[in-house]
Amino acid sequence: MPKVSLEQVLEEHKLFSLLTQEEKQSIIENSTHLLYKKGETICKQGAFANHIIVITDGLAKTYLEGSNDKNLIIDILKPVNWIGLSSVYNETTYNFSAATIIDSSICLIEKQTFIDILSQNNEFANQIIGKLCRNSKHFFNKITSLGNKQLHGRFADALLYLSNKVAKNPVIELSITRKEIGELAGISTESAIRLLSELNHDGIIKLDGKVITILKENLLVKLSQIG
Amino acid sequence: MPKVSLEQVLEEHKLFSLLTQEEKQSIIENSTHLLYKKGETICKQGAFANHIIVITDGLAKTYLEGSNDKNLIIDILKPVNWIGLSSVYNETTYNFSAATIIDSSICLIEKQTFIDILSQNNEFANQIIGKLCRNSKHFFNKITSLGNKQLHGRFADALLYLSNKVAKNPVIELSITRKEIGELAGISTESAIRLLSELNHDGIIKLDGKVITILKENLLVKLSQIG
DNA sequence: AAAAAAAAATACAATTTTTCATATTTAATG
DNA sequence: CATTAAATATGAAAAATTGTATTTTTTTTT
Repeated sequence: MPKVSLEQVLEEHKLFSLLTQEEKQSIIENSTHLLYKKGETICKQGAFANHIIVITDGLAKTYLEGSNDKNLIIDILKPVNWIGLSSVYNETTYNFSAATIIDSSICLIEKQTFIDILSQNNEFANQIIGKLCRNSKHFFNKITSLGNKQLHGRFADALLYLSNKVAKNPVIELSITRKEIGELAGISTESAIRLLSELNHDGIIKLDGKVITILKENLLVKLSQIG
Repeated sequence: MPKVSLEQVLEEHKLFSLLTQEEKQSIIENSTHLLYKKGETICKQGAFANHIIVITDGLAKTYLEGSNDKNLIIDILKPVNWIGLSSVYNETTYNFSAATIIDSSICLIEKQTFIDILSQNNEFANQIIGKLCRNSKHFFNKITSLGNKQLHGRFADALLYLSNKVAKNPVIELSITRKEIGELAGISTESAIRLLSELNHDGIIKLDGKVITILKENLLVKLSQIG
């Protein structure tokens, strides 16, 4: 049983503030709200996309699976957030995978219910457009990072993302592995490990197990800019 | 003077088919329709985003500028298409640049006019959501290509994109340079040139100046999959 | 709590890709 | 139409990054 009820999430979170009571009721009737254990797959790239996903508790990642079993993490998502909104409207299959990083509560909403709401609630539709646009900005950052930066710049981007967008704190305490940091930066696990201890040694970050503290953000920003 | 009038474009193209006559009129009154010469900048990454852009004639590219003056091409756009839709809603500055590849006609619509239409025309808003979702799919492909493929896979992806999504023909006749192909694939110009003659030599493509013909698409797909 | 598995750490070898240098061809400009 | 600039082409050297191997540490499972 999820810690918080779906009813409560729908009432309290700004993600749903533009919905009418009927629309919220419709979501409750046409969705499941489940506990996922750490590491479980929420949705699988290539599988039929029948649901719109919301994370209501825990921590999750969306990622792209390469044919060479190298994954690339797109987003680390805290509650309450849509997971991979972009992939479900106008698409029959998920074009990404998602999995939990820690034990999490996940709400799966019937796709058609979501589409019906979009087609009748223009304010909500505009909110979703805004969300998709902000997503796009993140994609642009990602593409810039992967496409015209090398090791150090990419790695700095990943740390800055974790600190500024996910943890929202210089102390990154998310229980993510070095492997996942590598997959987020688009570099090998070994390189991620190497760079972590390098920056730790230089006093730019502080390492304490899985907890990473950013000490000199300005230098990371510099690294990101140099590329 | 653009070859085709904006009035005609608005009447005839499916991009605008969901707009009312008043909304079309509003666009006509709140936009400019201009001829751009080959190579001109349409919008500049970082500049204030006051317009929604439509290409009505010619050929254009959107690209991300790296700090090391390496560019990365996101899209090659034929008429009639939105240019960088994702960047203007909820954003104050363009997060990409766009430029013409050949002489082109460009329509610049006042941002507020566009937003007003979105807030009053739900069907149109839903069409835009669909467009943004399809854009996202393209971004995912791009990120996969850059993030977990190497030289050959990336290059194959670029050729397949040009053939299937832009030219919509095995014969790629777009007057784009080797440098631009490199920027589209995220590889150096020299590598792009080398791979072109390599594939030409192997009979997978045929080169004739700037015209590239794909002879064995299945092998390119294979290269793309291998990574 | 012990055993097994996964994650982290580090050095070195191997690979991939770019950059540099230079020549030739094609396109743009006055 | 001559001149300049840009684009194409190719080889060799240099740089960047990954992969392999091995050890230690941490986490998970029994």
